[in-house]
Amino acid sequence: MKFTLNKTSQDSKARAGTIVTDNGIIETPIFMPVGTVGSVKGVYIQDVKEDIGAQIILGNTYHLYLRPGTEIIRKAGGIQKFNAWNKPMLTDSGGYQVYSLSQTRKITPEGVTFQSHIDGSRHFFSPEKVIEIQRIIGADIIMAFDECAPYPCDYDYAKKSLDLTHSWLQRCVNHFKSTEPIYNHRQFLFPIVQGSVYKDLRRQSAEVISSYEASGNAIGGLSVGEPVEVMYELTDLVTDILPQDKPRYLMGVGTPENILESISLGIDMFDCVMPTRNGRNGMIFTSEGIINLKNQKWEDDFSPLDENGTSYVDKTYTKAYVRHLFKSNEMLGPMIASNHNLAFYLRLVKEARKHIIDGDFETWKRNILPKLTNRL
RNA sequence: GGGGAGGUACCAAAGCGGUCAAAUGGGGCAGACUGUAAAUCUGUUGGCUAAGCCUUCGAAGGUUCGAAUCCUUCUCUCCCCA
Repeated sequence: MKFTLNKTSQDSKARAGTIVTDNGIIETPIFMPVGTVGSVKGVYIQDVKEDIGAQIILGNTYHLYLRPGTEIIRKAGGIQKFNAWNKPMLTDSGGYQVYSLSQTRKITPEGVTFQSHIDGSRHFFSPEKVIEIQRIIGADIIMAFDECAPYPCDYDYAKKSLDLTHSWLQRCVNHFKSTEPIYNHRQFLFPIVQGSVYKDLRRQSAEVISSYEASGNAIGGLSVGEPVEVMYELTDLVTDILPQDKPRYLMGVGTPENILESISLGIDMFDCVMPTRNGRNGMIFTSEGIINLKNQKWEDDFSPLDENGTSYVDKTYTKAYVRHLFKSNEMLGPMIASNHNLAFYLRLVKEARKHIIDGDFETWKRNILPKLTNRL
């Protein structure tokens, strides 16, 4: 994997770069649509590719391991073939499920025992096993197995959790180095900075992670409920330490505003369920502001979904019509909203990249921000 | 014409003497959602000068300290038989 920095801003840490993988090129900053079980929920892969213009999408180790299971994915020839995406993919390690499924799992130094959310069956994930599964899934970028600490989280827990994440990282790296890709493209392992909301822990973690000289580095454990200022402050602190010449991935972030602010702090890669999940629930991000399509005010608004949108759904459908679809529980409503939101996100980072290259990113950001947060 | 069942809030439907401004669904209105246990979840849904008060359970009378609940008449709907 090759990362080239094309341009760095003068007045912030924003950067424009290019990642080259065996399955394709990724121009950063980039937003990666989340496709947990191998599907970007409610959106045709053709549209993810062409209309939305995604360059890389996510999959999830825990979910794909449970269903359809590694053997099916191996037989399919890897996840990119299985879901017909055929382009770069990234798999999360299941570290986030350690957090979100906290009711049904048990953490030990050796690994995590999970209960499947599907049938309650028990499974064990170790760093080694997670690497093995990700080899079989076959994403271009794979993630280290970490513990995403909850928020709030006391210092002692955060410190122990961080030590655990670091020891798991060493085991992930060892196992990664001792195994080979199964398909005919290379894979790259990204370690993850943790440390909850504690600056010294974050600093320490960023240093440990940097020492691995990985192809790219991630920041996890943020946007789990802490105030956004805290998230920005910690991101800022961590990007000062992480290598300049490697892509930085802020996991699980965020709102359009979060993304632009984090780009200023030196982040190159993002993923978030927000455009798809909120889209499914009737919320769309538009060039004029945020719209809750279920609200009565759109009942007879026959203007395009987004006058300035780039997706074909934006001018094909009216707000009133998509509202009607939501009120009628038609699956087409969530599909259109998801398509729109993803296109909006991808266009946002594309514009950000353009303005970084043009040298006016901060000015552009200041001008566009009020519209991004405006509630219509 | 005879027999039976029933009319409760936007809809459906509980309630059958006080703890009922009235369960529960649905619908409506609004909010939430950040490495997806989510096409999900939460709040709210008679009025007001609002820890209280007022008007509501087909209509009108009545019994009772007290009625959506009991009685009388009227009215409307549905079902069965002719």
